[in-house]
Amino acid sequence: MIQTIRGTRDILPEEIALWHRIEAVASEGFRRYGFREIRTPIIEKTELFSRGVGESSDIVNKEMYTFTDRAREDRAGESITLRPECTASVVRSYIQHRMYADHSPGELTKLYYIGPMFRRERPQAGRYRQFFQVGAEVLGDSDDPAIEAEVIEMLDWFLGELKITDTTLLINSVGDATTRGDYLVGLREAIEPDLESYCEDCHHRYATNALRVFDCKNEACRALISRLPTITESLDEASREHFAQFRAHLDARGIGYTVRPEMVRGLDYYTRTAFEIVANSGLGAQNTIVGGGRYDGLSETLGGPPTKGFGFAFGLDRLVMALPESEAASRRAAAAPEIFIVSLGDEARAHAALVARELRRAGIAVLLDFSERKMKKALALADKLHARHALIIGENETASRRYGLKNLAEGTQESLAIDEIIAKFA
RNA sequence: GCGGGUAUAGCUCAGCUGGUUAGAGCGCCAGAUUGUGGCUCUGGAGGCCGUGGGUUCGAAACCCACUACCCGCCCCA
Repeated sequence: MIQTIRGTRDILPEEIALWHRIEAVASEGFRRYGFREIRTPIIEKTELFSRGVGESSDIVNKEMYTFTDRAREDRAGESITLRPECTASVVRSYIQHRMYADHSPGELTKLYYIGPMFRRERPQAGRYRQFFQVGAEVLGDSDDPAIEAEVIEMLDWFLGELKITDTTLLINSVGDATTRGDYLVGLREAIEPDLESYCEDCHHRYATNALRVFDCKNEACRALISRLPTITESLDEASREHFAQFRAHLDARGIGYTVRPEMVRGLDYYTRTAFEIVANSGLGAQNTIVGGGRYDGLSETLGGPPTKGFGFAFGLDRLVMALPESEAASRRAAAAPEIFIVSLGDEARAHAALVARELRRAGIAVLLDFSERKMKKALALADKLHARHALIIGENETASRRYGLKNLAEGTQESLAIDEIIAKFA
């Protein structure tokens, strides 16, 4: 049996209704907040991610699906990669299409996307190799922290609309590139004297990304970590002020948050504001549902003009898991047929097809039964498919052009002509 | 890349320390007389017990290898 590749999966019809629900809420939110959709390719030149996301990140180091495109044998193959995230692609598109060219000062380009991303990592709960993300980016020459608060306000509305309420907003400022660099040097100097006392993982982190030691769960390390300087107290004046304003904007909106000075993000491009929204229950070890932050300078890294950027992405796979069951059940019911047509005999069946066409043209969801089965079995099938009504068409009905419309939940039935049925569903 | 767990019917799972015809619930099919579903009752179909090897008189069970899936670590969009 041929089955799905590791880390990929089929999203079956029973689950699709939930995805549609989330997508509908998202696009409505984006509409209200002035975001327009963009669709970028799922493959890009590898260079886009190695430059944009960063050579030192784990994504680029070991988690990308990279291939060589051998379209022409007389040329060296080009390295292409299945996109591991979409921010770099959106910024690439922003530059490529010169979206900034007609901007007036302070004008913003607000874009959102939805689609599959790929990461070559070992799958676990809520983490797949092909995963789906919805994300948005605000690009322009303004880094006003009010922009950040507004985006989070939108996410807040969004999660509320989906009845996902048991969440926590975590925020931090990682400073600009210079302060972050200086801080990293200082952090390593602070760790070094006690390096022997840290665990093996932390030795690795010390060598690659010292900020990560803050995530260590090892008891012995925790005590040492609590004495290390945090990036918050090392921020330059401008970043400190930016962060204070950001918090003030959240406060003004009544949005609660927790400052996590040790929270760092895995991508190299983040500057200043970083945030996550985590689910407090129900998702196991992979409980981050939204992650985002500011990335001033990414455009320049990709060869574009000086640009400020702020954005986020959330994982649809996890969001679907976090949806409450009540939400799930009502969505599934909405996908059921409105009318299941039960026809008895060849003549009636032929006529039923014409009736079905009329009803469908009138906008009604109709299911035809093509098999010859007894009415008893046909009604049982209608019931199993959660049809709300059965329309019974036999010899008598075919002759009289009046059909038996049965409400399957109530058990009531009435004899109606086709126009009357259509009027009933209008 | 590392660690742990699991693999038996379409699905969810039992199967005690090896013992001969491998079970349950749900689902599926048929019936409880004529053109009226759900509930109930009766009957039925359906399984190289993940794959390969080994131990044994005998293996779904024990051992080894492989594969797949799940959970976690690393890392995290």
